Amino acid sequence: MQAKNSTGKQTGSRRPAGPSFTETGRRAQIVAAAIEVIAELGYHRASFAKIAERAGLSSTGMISYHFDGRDDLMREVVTEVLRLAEGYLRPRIEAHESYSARLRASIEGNLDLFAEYPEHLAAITEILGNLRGGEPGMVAFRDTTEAHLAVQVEQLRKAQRAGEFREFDPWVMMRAIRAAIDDVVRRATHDPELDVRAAGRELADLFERATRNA
Amino acid sequence: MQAKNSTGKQTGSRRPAGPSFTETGRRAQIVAAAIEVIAELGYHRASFAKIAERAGLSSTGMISYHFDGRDDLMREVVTEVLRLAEGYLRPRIEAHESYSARLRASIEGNLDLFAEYPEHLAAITEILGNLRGGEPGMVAFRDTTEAHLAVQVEQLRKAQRAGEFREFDPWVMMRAIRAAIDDVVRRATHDPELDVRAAGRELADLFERATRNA
Amino acid sequence: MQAKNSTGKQTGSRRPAGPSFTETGRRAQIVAAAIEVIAELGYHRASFAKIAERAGLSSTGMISYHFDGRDDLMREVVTEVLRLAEGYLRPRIEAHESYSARLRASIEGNLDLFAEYPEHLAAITEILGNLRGGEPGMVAFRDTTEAHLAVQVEQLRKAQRAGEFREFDPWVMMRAIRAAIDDVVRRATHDPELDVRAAGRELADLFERATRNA
Amino acid sequence: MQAKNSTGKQTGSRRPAGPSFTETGRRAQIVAAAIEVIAELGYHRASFAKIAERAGLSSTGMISYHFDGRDDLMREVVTEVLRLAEGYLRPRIEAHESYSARLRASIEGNLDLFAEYPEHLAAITEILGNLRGGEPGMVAFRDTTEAHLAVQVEQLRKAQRAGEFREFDPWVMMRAIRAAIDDVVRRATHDPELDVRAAGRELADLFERATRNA
DNA sequence: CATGAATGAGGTTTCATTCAT
DNA sequence: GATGAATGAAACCTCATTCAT
Repeated sequence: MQAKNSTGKQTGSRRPAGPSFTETGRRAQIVAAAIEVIAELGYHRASFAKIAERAGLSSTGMISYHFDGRDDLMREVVTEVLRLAEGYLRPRIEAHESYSARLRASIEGNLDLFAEYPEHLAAITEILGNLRGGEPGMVAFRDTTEAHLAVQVEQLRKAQRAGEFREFDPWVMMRAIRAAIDDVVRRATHDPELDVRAAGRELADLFERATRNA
Repeated sequence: MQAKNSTGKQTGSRRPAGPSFTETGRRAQIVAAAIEVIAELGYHRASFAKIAERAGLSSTGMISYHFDGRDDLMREVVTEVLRLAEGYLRPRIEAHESYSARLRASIEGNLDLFAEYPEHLAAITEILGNLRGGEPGMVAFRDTTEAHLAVQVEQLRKAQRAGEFREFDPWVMMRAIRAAIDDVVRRATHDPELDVRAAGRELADLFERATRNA
Repeated sequence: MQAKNSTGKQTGSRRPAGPSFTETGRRAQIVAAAIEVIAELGYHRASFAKIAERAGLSSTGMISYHFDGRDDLMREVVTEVLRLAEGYLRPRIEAHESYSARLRASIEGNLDLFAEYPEHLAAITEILGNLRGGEPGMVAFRDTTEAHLAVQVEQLRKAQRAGEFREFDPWVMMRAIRAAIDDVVRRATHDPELDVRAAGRELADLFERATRNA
Repeated sequence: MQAKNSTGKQTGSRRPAGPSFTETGRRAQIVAAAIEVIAELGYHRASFAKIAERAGLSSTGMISYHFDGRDDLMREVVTEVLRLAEGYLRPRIEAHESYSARLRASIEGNLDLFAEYPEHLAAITEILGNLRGGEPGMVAFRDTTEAHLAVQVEQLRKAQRAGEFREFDPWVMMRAIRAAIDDVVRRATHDPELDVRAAGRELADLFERATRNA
C-alpha cells in the first residue's frame, strides 16, 4: 500500500496508490502549480511553500500528502510535460517523409511548443538541467530521458544509412541539437523579446547544413 | 562602495576595499575551494559550509567576511575562470588566420581546457546555467558574460562580411556553439568515460559545415 | 459521554456510545493492527498512519472516528491484552495450591504467554513503559494497572501471613518481579535468539529464593 | 573535519571536532538542559525546541549546530550520566571486599545516586528504555551499554566461582537487578513520595537472598 | 584577520484531527 | 460507516549572516 523509493526507505504518501496517468484533480493542480513556479523561479527556488501557495493550498503538508517528496513531484512534472510534448510533436514530425524534413519539424516544433506552453518547457528544462548523478530516485528517471534521446539518435543513424545524412557522430549531433533548443528556451524564459520561432527556423537551417549529405 | 545582495539587505563585508585583481591569499583560496565544490555538488548545493570545509576553514564566517554574500563569491569564481580561459584560449585562437580555423580552435580549445581544468569549466557552467533574470547584483554580471559573447558574435559577422562564412544569424549560431560546448562539459563532469576531445573535434566539424560558405 | 483527550480539547468521536466490551468488528480490527505496529515499532512510532496501513484502512480518519484520540486507542489495546492475559493466566495460576507454586506459575505463565502472543505482551509493555504521570485521561487508566498489581501484592501479603513467604516489602517485590518479566519481554521482542521460557524458569527460581521463608 | 554517522551520510555539525570529554560550555549546557527536559517529559517529548528553551537558546538551530542530530545529543547525555555514575559508584563499590557487599553497594548506590541526581538517572533510563534495535547510529551505543552490563555479569560469575554466590544464570540475574533499579527510578520520577533509599535496601536484601550460596 | 557562537528564516516531512461526500 | 482531502502544528535540519572575542 505504500511505495518504496529506490533507496528502500519507507516514505509513503498516505494517498492511495493508483496509475499515474489518471491524475486526481488535486495532483494535477499541484503539478500545474509546480510547473508555473519552476518556470518562474527555477528548480531550486521552487519550494513546496511557493508551490502550495500557487496551488491555493494552505500548507505544504498537502503536497507531501499527494507526493512522496520533492523528487516524486518533479518526476510527475516531467512526465506531464513529456506527455504534452509527445502529443504535440509526434503528428507534426510524422507528417513528413524525409529525415531532413522531420528534423526540421522536430526543431521548429519544439520552439512552437514553447511559444504555446512556455512554462511547461521552461520547467522541464530547469529540472533536467539541474539533475545530478548522485540523486537516488532520479536515476531511473534520467535513464528515461536518455532513452528518449536514444530514439532520436536512432533516427539520425537511419538517415545516415539511407544516405540522406552525411557521416557524423549521431550522439554528439543529437546533444548539440537538444542543447541549442534548451538554450533558446532558457533564454526566452527571461527575455520576452526573443523571437523563438525565428530562432527555431535558424536552428533548423543550421542543423540542416550540418547534417545533409550533399 | 558597499554592495547589496539579492535580498536587498545591506550586508557589506568588512574587507578593506581594493581592486579585485589583487586577490588576497584567503580570497583566492576560498574561490578555489568554491570551484571544487560547485563542480562536484552543483551551484545550489555549494553552501558556504561546504566551501569552508573544503577550504580548510573552521567557520563560514570567514567567507562572509571576505565576500559580500553568495553572489559576490560567485562573481569572483566566474571572473577567475574567465581569466584562466582567456589566457588559455586567446593565444590558441590567434595562432590561426582564417575565421574557420579560429572557430575550430575556439571549440576544440574550450574542450581541451576542460580536459585540463575540468572543475573550473564545470563551475562556470553551473553558475551561468543557474543564473536567473531577477537577481540584482548579478545583472551587471550577466551583462559581462553577454559582452564576452558579443565579441565572438562580432567575429562571426566579420567572417560573413569577408565571405568566409555564409549567411546565418550570428547570435543564434554563437549561442548554439556555446550551448553545445557547455552540454559536453556538463555531461563529462558526471561521466568520466566521455572523450571530450573527440567530442570537441566532432563539434568543430559540425559547426564548420554549418558556417562555411561553399 | 464524550471524553477529553490529553490536550484538553473537545474531540468526541461520532461513534455511537456503547459498552466497551461489545467491540464492533472495526474497532477490534484496529486494536489488533495497533498491537502489531506497537510491538514492531514501539509506542511512539506507532502513528495512526502506520496503524491504518496495517489494518488495511485507506485513511487515518477511520481511527479517529472509532477512537477518541490516541489515548483512547491505547487504553483499548491495554484492555484487550489484559483480557487475554487474564484468561490465559488465571487458570494456570489457580491450578496450584501453594503460594510459591502460584508465584512460579505466574512468572513462567507470563513468559509462556509471551511465547504464544509475543506482540500482545510487547505492546502492553511498550504502552505502560511509556505512560507518564501528567497525561489526563491516562490517569484513571494507570490506576487500573495499579489495581491489578495491588491484587498480586495482596497475594504476597497473604503468603507472608501464612508463613510461606518471609518478610519483605511486598510492593517492592512485586514491582521487581514485574520489571524483570517486562525486561525479558522487551529484550526478546528484538532478539529472537533469546529463550524466554528458560529465562522464565530462571526468574521463577530467583524469586522463589527471594521470597521463601526457609 | 566533519563526522560521519554510521550510515555514512554526511551530517556534519559545523562545530569543530574535538574530544568529547572536554565539553565546551554551550555543549555542556545543552546536555544539562536535555537531561532536565528528558527527565521531565520523557524521551520522545524532549524536542529540540523544548531543550533549546530550557537552555536559554533562541532557536533549535543552535542545537543542530553543536550536535550531529538528536542521536548525537542523546549519546552525549548518556555519556555524561555514565561518567557521573561511574565517579559516584566506583569508590562506593570498591570500598567493599566481599562480592555480596559489593552487590549491595551497587544497588543501594544506584538509588542513592538517584536521590542526589534524580534527573540524570531519569534521563538515562528514559533514553535506554526507548532505544530500539533498528536505529542506526545508536547501535554501537547500545553495545556500549551492553558492555557495561557484561562487566558486572563477570563479577557475578567470579562470585559464583569463589563459592560466594550460588548457581544461577548471571545474565538473567544482572538484568533483573538492572530492571528493578530502573523501575524504581521510573516510578520515583513521577512519585515524589516514594522512598528510594528504602526501596534500595529492600532490593539489596531481595537480591542478596537470591544470590547467596548458603 | 580569524574564530566559534548565535540567530532567524526557510526547507521538507509527519502527525492527529476534521470534514464533505 | 467509510473515504480521501485538507489543515495547522510541530519536528529536525540547513542556510547565510552577524557579532563578540
